[in-house]
Amino acid sequence: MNSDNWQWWQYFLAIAEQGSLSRAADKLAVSQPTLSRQLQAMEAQLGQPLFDRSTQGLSLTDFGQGLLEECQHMQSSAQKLQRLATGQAQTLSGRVRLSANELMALHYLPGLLSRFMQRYPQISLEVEVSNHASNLDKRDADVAIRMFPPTQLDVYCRRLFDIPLGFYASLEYLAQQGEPCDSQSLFQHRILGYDRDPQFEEGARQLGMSVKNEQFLLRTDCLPLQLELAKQHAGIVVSHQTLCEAAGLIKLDVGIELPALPLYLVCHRDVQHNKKIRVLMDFLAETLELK
Amino acid sequence: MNSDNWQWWQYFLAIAEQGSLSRAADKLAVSQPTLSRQLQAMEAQLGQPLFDRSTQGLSLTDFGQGLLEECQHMQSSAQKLQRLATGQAQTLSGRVRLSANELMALHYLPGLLSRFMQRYPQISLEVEVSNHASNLDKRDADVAIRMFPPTQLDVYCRRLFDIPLGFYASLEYLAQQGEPCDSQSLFQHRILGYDRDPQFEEGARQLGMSVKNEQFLLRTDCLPLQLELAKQHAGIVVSHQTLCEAAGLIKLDVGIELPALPLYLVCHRDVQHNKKIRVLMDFLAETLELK
DNA sequence: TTATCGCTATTCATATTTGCATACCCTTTG
DNA sequence: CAAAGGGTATGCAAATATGAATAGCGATAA
Repeated sequence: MNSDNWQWWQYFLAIAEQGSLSRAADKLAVSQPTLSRQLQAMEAQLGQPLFDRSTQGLSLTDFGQGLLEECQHMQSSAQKLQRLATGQAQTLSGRVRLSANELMALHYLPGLLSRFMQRYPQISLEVEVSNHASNLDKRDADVAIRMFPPTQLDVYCRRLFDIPLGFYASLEYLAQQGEPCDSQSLFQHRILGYDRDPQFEEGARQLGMSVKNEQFLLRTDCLPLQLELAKQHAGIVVSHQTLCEAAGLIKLDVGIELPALPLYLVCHRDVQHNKKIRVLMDFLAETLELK
Repeated sequence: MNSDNWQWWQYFLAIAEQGSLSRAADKLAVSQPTLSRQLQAMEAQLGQPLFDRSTQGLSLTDFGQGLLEECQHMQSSAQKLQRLATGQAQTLSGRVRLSANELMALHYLPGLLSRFMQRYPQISLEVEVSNHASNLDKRDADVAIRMFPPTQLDVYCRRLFDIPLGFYASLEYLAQQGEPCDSQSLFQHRILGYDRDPQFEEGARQLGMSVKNEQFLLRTDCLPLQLELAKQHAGIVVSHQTLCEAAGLIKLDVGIELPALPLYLVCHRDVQHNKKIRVLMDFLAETLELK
């Protein structure tokens, strides 16, 4: 009875989640033929197929479906084990994954991380630049810089300062288009909007205004690009005060009080005592304050 | 980050439980060098040792200790998965493990199992003969014949008939030693007792008598041997009525009312709908009744 | 003290597993 | 309708992991 091969369950779950051998193979860092054959062996051992094959991928049979849930429990144990294992690491060498959004990554981090690497030359940093919150459970990232409070219970969270926001435009833009003085005139202007990201709509809704992404003529979810566009006189941007002023943009007083963005540093509770992670968080907290 | 190798955790747990690479290797059906190297790789990946090595085996470091519990959770998921997987098997081929004590195995099963195999030639039977209850969780056995009610909640249990017990001795023994007529005179005789198994003491206690294994001069936990000894005139045995009578032993009336042994057929709830297991239990239930 | 026993680590030939290349199939798209 | 793009399965050479044998170590026992 050799079916107690834990690796098989890992394979099974990856295939079930990805819906295809190729994608699962990618994720598991093995080749597709290997996965194909391991799955065959597994099914042979169990005596019945786990998946229905098609040319578009694999879908769970009822039999496989019945195993999925428990296998996910098994996975969460595996993930927890990984976190526990890394959580106890007390060396200042090895890898740490940091997740941040594009604006943070491009405008705040470069100088900081450069200094960090000089101070801790044995630590190898991986920075994931992404607009969506990375999954700390799955260790997609060890540390994340977030602009919103944590929703999970099992994260260790440090709240840093607030980032003041404002409406900004370039001198040249204002010379050409005139300066809006209230919210009425503001919406006559070219405001740089978001593409698919609902955060702008959501923020406006909290201020009691109804705004749709579609209202705006120039839209992108890439915040550094928004900022760059504003510098190139493309329109009015809502962005970090310090960044905009450093870029020579002019603050517009349109009578709308924008809330400040709260800045959080988070990691999973299981890894909060990991020395590397602790050191990175401390460093970021310290040096971000000074910015 | 390739430490999400579920097999490693399986290895880790086996080593931790066995306390030695050699024993763990046995259990996992791999070789000891393989395990040694896999563990080295795992520890290298984690950056610190999981075990302290000595010439007597391995013992968990604090680090490893911190991982043990979650790893056991992972194991119980793996075991549950195995049960779920086998539980849905609807074929009448493959292996089924049956557990029974020695007396059942030697005096009841041979004929039955022989007929069972003729009726279901594709099913391969493994019989574990053991006096202690095998672990249905770990799939040490699929079906167990028990003389005591189940204590776990997650077992499927069928109660069969009761097996009447009695005091028996051979004609020749009685001719030599005389026949006891009450509990007083009974204890003057050579009664075949148990070695380490407390079931006799326990049974006597429930009848309101105080009995110690040490009182008896000829002791063994092997029930078929007790029976055989009685046949060879070695003493008085407490055993199944039908078996003793079939062996030509004489029932002694000593005024003690022995309780009958309840007979149970059990399997894990997760596998109760497995066709092979169902068929075996049905067959055993039917044919044991007729004995 | 010496011999023995059980354990881990290492060497090396081998066998298994792997990945590349590819065949083949189906669906989608131009 | 043809071609492209996704998918899985398979043949085969090469890399990888494996196990038998063995060295080496410390504890226990005689």
